[in-house]
Order: sequence, then structure tokens, then C-alpha cells
Amino acid sequence: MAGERAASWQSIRDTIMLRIRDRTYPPGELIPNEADIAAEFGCARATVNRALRDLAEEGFLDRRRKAGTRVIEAPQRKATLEIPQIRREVEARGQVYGYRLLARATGPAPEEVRARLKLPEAEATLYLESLHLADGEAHMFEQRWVVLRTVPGIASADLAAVSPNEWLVREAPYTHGGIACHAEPAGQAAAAALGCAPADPVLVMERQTWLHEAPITYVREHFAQSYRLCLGL
Amino acid sequence: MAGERAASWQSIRDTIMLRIRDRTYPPGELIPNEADIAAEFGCARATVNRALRDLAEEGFLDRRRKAGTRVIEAPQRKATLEIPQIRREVEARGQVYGYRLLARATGPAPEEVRARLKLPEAEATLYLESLHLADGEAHMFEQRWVVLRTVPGIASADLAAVSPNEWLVREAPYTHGGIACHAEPAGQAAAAALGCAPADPVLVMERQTWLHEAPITYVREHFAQSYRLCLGL
DNA sequence: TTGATTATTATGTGCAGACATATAATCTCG
DNA sequence: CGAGATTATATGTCTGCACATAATAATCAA
Repeated sequence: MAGERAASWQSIRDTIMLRIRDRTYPPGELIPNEADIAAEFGCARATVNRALRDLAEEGFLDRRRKAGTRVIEAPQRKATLEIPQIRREVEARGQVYGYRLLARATGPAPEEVRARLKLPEAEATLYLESLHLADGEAHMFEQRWVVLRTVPGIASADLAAVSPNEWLVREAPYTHGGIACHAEPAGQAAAAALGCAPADPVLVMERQTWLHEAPITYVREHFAQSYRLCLGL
Repeated sequence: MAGERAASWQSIRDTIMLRIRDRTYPPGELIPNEADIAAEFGCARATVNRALRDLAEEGFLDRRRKAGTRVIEAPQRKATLEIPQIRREVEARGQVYGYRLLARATGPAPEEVRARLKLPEAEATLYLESLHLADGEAHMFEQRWVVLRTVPGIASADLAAVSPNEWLVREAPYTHGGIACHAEPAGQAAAAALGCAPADPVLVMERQTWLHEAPITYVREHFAQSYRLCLGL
């Protein structure tokens, strides 16, 4: 009668999580419905709903109307990557960030890039080649194509002062995109920029972004061998 | 005045999102408080709260008590990686998954691994070396250390039949972990397993997991050069 | 002037009740 | 027996209200 503080949705979530881990609620099985759990904790159903919704968003529960709430068998755990904003990364390490625009051209994009962005053959793009430095050392070499029809403003941007990524982050929000990473030999251009041998391994991160159906940009970022791409959780 | 359906939290979220994109609510600025927005949409404050909370979780808004709700300047967009479960990936592509345990040993872990998992010098670990195949082709080579004190059950698992990762996913849930990716030359062991040259680039994904304070496992996964690590959003 | 105290305010969370909606389970009819 | 209509049920969402909590702003005392 004394203590009995109202249960918070977090405490309910944590309790349920423990029961999942210690298999009180075994993988694949149904757990009690919201009303019953609410009764157990002496709280409103909305509070239980909040707790279970949170666990479902994290991927531990599968909830379906009428069917009930089920413990996911092999939870597909997710890691999150904060899309690298090079300047921030470098400065966060206390190093001096530097940036150089190596090349700039306007014209149609090569076949491979057009395919990725689903561009018609004649579509005009801005091609940019740039190098990002940390304490004067080459850190990342990027090749980027920007679709001028979607982001006309970039044509008049001072890209010698602001890196294309920073400009786009500020001026051209995207609705969705994709990222793929792989390892490959640096090749001529990247090797020259990064100061390594053409056969040396580099981590390549390819990214594309769209604003609804309109393609914005495709970029290939080449990271020096020492770079670690870190993801959380 | 006919239509006037009750506003759903999703529709409110979408409307606010539009206003962020078209800079009706400019970056860095405060947006109206919940009560005002609720009045505008003719709904309860809780509904607005749900909408704004969602946008805050996605990283577009910064909410603080008393201070109000502010549009984030340069939203740090996040990509999510579904931690690869090789069997699933391979089978999802319609290929036949194969797995071979190449080596197994018990003993103390090397200095570098101990440091990562913060292990005392004498801690007993299970070392596993395995190869994952797609349609008979080498796909990924992994070196793994498992802390026996945390997961004693793995000592008696049939790891020739079930890959260590699958066993751990099912039997040893973790509370947190870390992932780092980089490119490096394959080296002797990986080259032999993957059937490439020791100097060929491979994508290395290092992962560690913990159950609260107890270290579970550290793994180095070497992916053949053709592999693409794909992240969403 | 400065430091501590108090008021104000916007968000965070809780409750009870109602209705909406998806869907598993059942029933009905050919 | 099978297809289609119906029902029951668990979750999803909304409302209106209340109080909690964090953090700024205002006030007051030394």
C-alpha cells in the first residue's frame, strides 16, 4: 500500500525485455495481451501500449491486430551509421580539417552513374572531384555527380569554399537514399589524390540520394586504408 | 466545412515535415508549441506530441522542456545496417548457403583481442575460424573469439553444423556492441580461404558484443572483393 | 553586483474511456 | 468440402484531463 509508485512505460518496457531475455516469454511465443499486462502492473492500457510499441520498434516484438504480440525468433539487430560528415569527424578528433576542389565539370554523366540514378542519357550533371584532409594528410577522395535539374542552385555555389556535401546537407534535403560499401584497389585517380599505390586497398562508400522521385546526387567516397567506418550498437 | 476528418498524428507529422522542408519552419528556429499546433489542427495535444516525438526520434527536431521545439540545423541523418546474417543474405539471393568450420581451439586470446574485449590475460576463449559459401563459392572468412565465461554453453555446441553466429544469435542475446569496417589486404589466412591473392583488397568488418559488462565475442569477418555491404536510408 | 530562490512555461507522462481497424476464427451456403 | 460472408478480438489511435519535470526567466536578498 505504501510504495506502489505508478509504473512508468520505461519500467514496463524493461521488465518485459528481461522476460524476453530470460525466456519467460520464449522466442516465437505470444505474450499476454495489453489489457492483461496493464492489469498486472496496475496501469492503463495506453502505458503498456507505449512500452510494447517501443520494443516492437527496436525489433524484439512483432505486433499484429487481433493476432497479438509475439517475441521475434532471431531478432534482426540493427546498427546505425551516422552518415559521415567529414568535417565534423575530423574536427571531433581535434584535427584541422581541410578541403580542396580538384575538378569541376558540367555535362552528361557516364553510363554507370546514369543507371544508378535512373537518368535519361542527355541529363546535365555537375561532376565534382574533391579531396578532404585531416591535419594536412589526405583523408578521403570523392567523386560526385549532382543532377542540375533537381538542384539548380548548386551551379552558383562557391564549392571551393564549402564542400559539396556540406552545401547539399544545408540546401538540398533528401527524402531517401542508399549506401553501399566495398573494398577495392585505389586505382589511378584515388591513388594520386590519397598518396598511396594504385593497388592499395581503399574502402569505397557509394551513396545516392533522392528527393521523392527526383535524383539528387551520386557520390563515391574513397577512404584511406587507415580509416575505420564505425557503426553504433 | 464538410470534410474535416480528425487529424491523425501521421498527417500532422507529414505536414510539419513539409514545413521543415519548405522552410516555413527554418533550420534552427523554434516552431509553435504543442498547444498551438493542436489548436491549429483541431486535435488534442497528445496527438501533436506523438507527431513531434516521431520527428524528434528521426532527428529533425530538438525538443526540450520549457525551451520548446526547434528545427535541427543540419540533421545528422542516420543509415541503418541490418547486421548481416550470412545464411539469410545468401539464401535471400536464391543461392545455396554453405559453411565450413576450419579451425577450433581453446585458450587465451591474443593481446589485441584481449584489449578490445577488456579481458584479463588468462581468460579462456574459444577461437573459431570458419568459411561461409554461396553456391559453393567462398563468400566470407571469419575469425572469432568467444569468451567462455560468458557463454559456457558454446563449448558443447555442434559448431560443425551450426555457424557460431547463428548459435550466438539464438542462444546468447547481447545488450550492446560495436562495429567497425575498413579495407585491408587479405593476408595469408584470408587469401587462402577466399581463394584470392594475399595483396587483394578485402572488406573487414569487426564486431564485438557484450551482455551488460560481460564480453561475449569479437569477430573479424573478411568479405571477398565483390561483396557490397548495403545500408538503408 | 551577485547568488540563491521562486515562478513560469513547454514538454513528458499518466489515466479512463471510446472508437477504428486489421485479421484470425468461425459460420453459412452452394 | 470450399469460398465467401460474418464475428470476435487485440492492437492502434484519439480525446480531455491531470500532474510531473526540466529549464529558463524573474525576483529577491545579501
